[in-house]
Amino acid sequence: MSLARAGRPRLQTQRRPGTTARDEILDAAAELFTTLGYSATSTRTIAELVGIRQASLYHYFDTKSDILCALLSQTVAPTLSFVDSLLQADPALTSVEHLHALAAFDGEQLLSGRWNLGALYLLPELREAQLEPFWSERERLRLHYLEVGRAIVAETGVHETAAELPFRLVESLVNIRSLPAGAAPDELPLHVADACVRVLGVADDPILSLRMRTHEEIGRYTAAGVTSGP
Amino acid sequence: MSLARAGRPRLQTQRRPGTTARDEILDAAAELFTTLGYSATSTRTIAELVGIRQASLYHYFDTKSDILCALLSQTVAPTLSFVDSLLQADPALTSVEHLHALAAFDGEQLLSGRWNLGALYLLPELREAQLEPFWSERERLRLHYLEVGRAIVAETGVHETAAELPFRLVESLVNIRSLPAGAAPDELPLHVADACVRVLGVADDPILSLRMRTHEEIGRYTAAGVTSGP
DNA sequence: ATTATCTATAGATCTATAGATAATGC
DNA sequence: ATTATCTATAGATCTATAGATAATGC
Repeated sequence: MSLARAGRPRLQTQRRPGTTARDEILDAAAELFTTLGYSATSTRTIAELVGIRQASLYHYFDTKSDILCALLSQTVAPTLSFVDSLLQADPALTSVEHLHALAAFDGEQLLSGRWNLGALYLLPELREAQLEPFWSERERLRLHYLEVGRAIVAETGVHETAAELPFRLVESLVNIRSLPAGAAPDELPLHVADACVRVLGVADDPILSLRMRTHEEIGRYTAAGVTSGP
Repeated sequence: MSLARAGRPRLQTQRRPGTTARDEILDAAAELFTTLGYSATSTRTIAELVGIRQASLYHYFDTKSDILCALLSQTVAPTLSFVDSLLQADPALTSVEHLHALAAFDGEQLLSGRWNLGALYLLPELREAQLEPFWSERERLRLHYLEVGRAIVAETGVHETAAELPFRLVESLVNIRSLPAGAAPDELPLHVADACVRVLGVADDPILSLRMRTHEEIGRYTAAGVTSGP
């Protein structure tokens, strides 16, 4: 049993987290794609951050675009499966409870990774051909937010346009560079979840009990063996 | 008096709006930068959209980045000068009136151009060296939203974190590709302005009178001879 | 033998410059 | 003479492929 692996040794020692070279590459690419954008990131720069030669990337990925796809596939799926678990809750959740729990989980998800992969969906060059499957997953999530939002404004009497806003609020977590003053980082998703229901006209009084319900649902979900982290 | 201008004729006839070649170039670049991103847009593609040769761009701009700067300078300035006019209003505005009018104007501004230049601020490659002046203008605007937001949550008792959200909500107009169902396009900024105050805990009842005050302030501003359009 | 890396490079861009050309304006 | 365009191209990338090399594993 030896620590070294088969293959010619690298010129530089490992500098990126990850148990496999593939994970090291994904970590470096995630940093660069989210901070510089996709087109502005060259394969050479990714390799440099990993500490290998540019051509060595191609042992793990056929194209630069394949690296992006691998990153995108980690983003929306956990939240979509959390939605499923919310729909199966017994006793059934009210629309407001549902939205609150969803927003808190989704926000948590966006902030939990080392890099903010949600930001990739804001890159315009990403609206291209072969990335279609990822966009349609994301679109499913957006439409779900919208549907729940509509149910809520139908009760509160707030104008229908507002139903679009919760998804936007959660998505806007993505733009956070430095965390706002006066907020514990782990509380932020909850505050955004509060804001999501408030913007749809729900009064502030019941929010404490909402939070308890949210906590309960997320606990039930993670206890079911599905990990919420990256 | 002739319609033709000095200089060798183009191979193709004009196909972009604009009274000068410079404006044609800016219009094409705005379309491409906002839909593909900056790095993913080549000077060749810009020239093709205008109907001139790639090298001809350099008669009007020294570098590709100068084209971007010219576009950015059109974005934040009008809203900042509207803020000034709001601060001079007599009788003085309440914080809630101020935020509502600001959000409505800013949203209107973002949606009024042929291309959504606000989206340029979401491009990560834009956080670079020489673009600093544009970011700091934008940062001034963000901090102003924040300050007004703080004044409002101090009254309503909503958690301080929420003070960050109005700027985000308005900014999120930027991501709109297809307008939401059930909203007249010209009403959208008003709905977002409503949402901005609601998310800070302001009850819905006084919103009608808020809208009147907003209308009044925007009218006063444009009557003062400053144009709000691009 | 298999694997993971390396070196070297082809071919396709991409930005920017140099200098020619074809109009108008005086 | 001045201007706005054109053609041609230099030099710097950038992605991806080919094939050599230096480890481990059997």
